[in-house]
Amino acid sequence: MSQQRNERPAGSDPRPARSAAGLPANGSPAHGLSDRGAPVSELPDLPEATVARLPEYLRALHVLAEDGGDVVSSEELAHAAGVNSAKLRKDLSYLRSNGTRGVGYDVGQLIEKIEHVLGLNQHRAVALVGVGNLGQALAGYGGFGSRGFHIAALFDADPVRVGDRIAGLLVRHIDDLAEVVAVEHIAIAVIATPAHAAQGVTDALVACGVTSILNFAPCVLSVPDNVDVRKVDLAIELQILSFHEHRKATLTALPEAIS
Amino acid sequence: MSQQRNERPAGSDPRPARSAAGLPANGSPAHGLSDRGAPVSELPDLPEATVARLPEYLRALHVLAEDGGDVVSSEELAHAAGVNSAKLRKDLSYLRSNGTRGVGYDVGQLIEKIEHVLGLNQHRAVALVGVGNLGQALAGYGGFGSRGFHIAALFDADPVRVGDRIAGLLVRHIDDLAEVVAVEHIAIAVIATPAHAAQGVTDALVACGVTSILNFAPCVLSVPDNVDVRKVDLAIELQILSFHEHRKATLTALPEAIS
DNA sequence: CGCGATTTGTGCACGTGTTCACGAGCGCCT
DNA sequence: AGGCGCTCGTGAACACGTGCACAAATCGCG
Repeated sequence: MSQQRNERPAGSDPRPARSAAGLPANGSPAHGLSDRGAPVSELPDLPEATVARLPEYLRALHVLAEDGGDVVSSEELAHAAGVNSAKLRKDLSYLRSNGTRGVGYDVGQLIEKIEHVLGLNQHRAVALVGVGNLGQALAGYGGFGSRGFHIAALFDADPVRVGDRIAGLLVRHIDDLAEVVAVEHIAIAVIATPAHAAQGVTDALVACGVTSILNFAPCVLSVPDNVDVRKVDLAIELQILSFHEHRKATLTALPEAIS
Repeated sequence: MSQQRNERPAGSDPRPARSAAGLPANGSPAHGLSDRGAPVSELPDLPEATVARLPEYLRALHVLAEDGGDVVSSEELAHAAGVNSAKLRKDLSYLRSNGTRGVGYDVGQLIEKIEHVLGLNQHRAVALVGVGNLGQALAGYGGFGSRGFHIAALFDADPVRVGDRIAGLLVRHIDDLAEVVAVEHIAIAVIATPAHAAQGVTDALVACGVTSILNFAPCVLSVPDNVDVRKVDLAIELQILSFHEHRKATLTALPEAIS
């Protein structure tokens, strides 16, 4: 854990932890039923790249389920999720695959399994800090409930905003953080504050016991090792696109002298 | 290009294109001045992982520049950007490094170089499609101008919204897309529509000549090979955090029987 | 009941990305 | 001027992720 975890196309993702949690880290086969699947109730391991794709599979599966399909082939599902079918099969094999050869995967069963792995059985309570431009939009975004989350509380440091109601939720002062986090059993928080306030908010969240943070502020957050941070930065995404745009432009400008 | 490009911790990123643009793909040394740096005016190649980190370096550099520093060591900058210092040095080496051994990097010079590589010299015009909850927040977000972009036009399909002014910008009907894109020289678009409308909007954008898309709608977009798509999905980010949360919970619940 | 069509599961080779560790160059101080 | 300490640049080893290609397994049909 620790540090920003996004690293869009990372290859390994630092992750010095993992052994810090009690796993002996002896060269276990990692994937595929090592001896028996029984003793270990949960998955022994799961590549980070796979974890990042599971939500996409889940979304695609929900769409398929609504259209009435009850089984999918890896090819279909892979196409719907925008990935290679071999990759999809390998990803699903990490979850003790339940596909049927010659047939495909049972949609309902697969949905349930992925939701279980992602820990989405319980609707998780999320705190949203910073009710500015972006924060209000996130608070008003309805797509959370259907995907395993609900925003349980809104916070802001600006006294003018405290007391407002946004999407039916009361905006509370940041000083009430500890109390509300404890009462609502909040473990995940979203930071939508200006950059200069983000580290302070982070420290407060961590002190309250929050262990997962989604950061929209354009800055690096430093957190203890047991806290996960993911970052979403609009401008960075655009700049990456800009690079490719720039490259495409310079390439097409060249005389395409091949052979 | 082609397909969704995010793949948070991807290892390679499909990328069947690249040869589709005219590069012979002969095993060029890729990094580091092959013979002379002169003949090739632009960078010959650049790992995707590096490209994704350059914007973060750029942001950190701007902060350092404001604090008055005129040189940075790789260690300092790496810390500010939240990465390993060796990784940072290697990344910068791809840009024909301009660091001075024993001293560090010239902040101003490095900023200029990265901005050049990312194609941020020209302020790029961006179209924003979908002026709902999220779209309005994005339109109102002020952090664009300072980072190389400006929103040049807003579009929506809802006649009720067309004609509104948001952050000083007129909301136009999606049917005017082609005209405006041509006039404003727009190459990058942001999609903030509901999922069911996203593919249609994408097709329209591609038809107008847009070649880079940032997609906030929770769905996979299919586009031709020469178009880049990056995806940002709130719920997916939260679900990834949920997984780690889930795993942390089950791990600490186990008796930490080591040795 | 057996065969063929079909689709999963996965071993293996390859490409990409990360990290360490150390040589090369630069500035400063004596 | 010469040496010394500091920092960049990078080769090489390693870890991770991907995709092909094929064996194993299952269903349906004659």
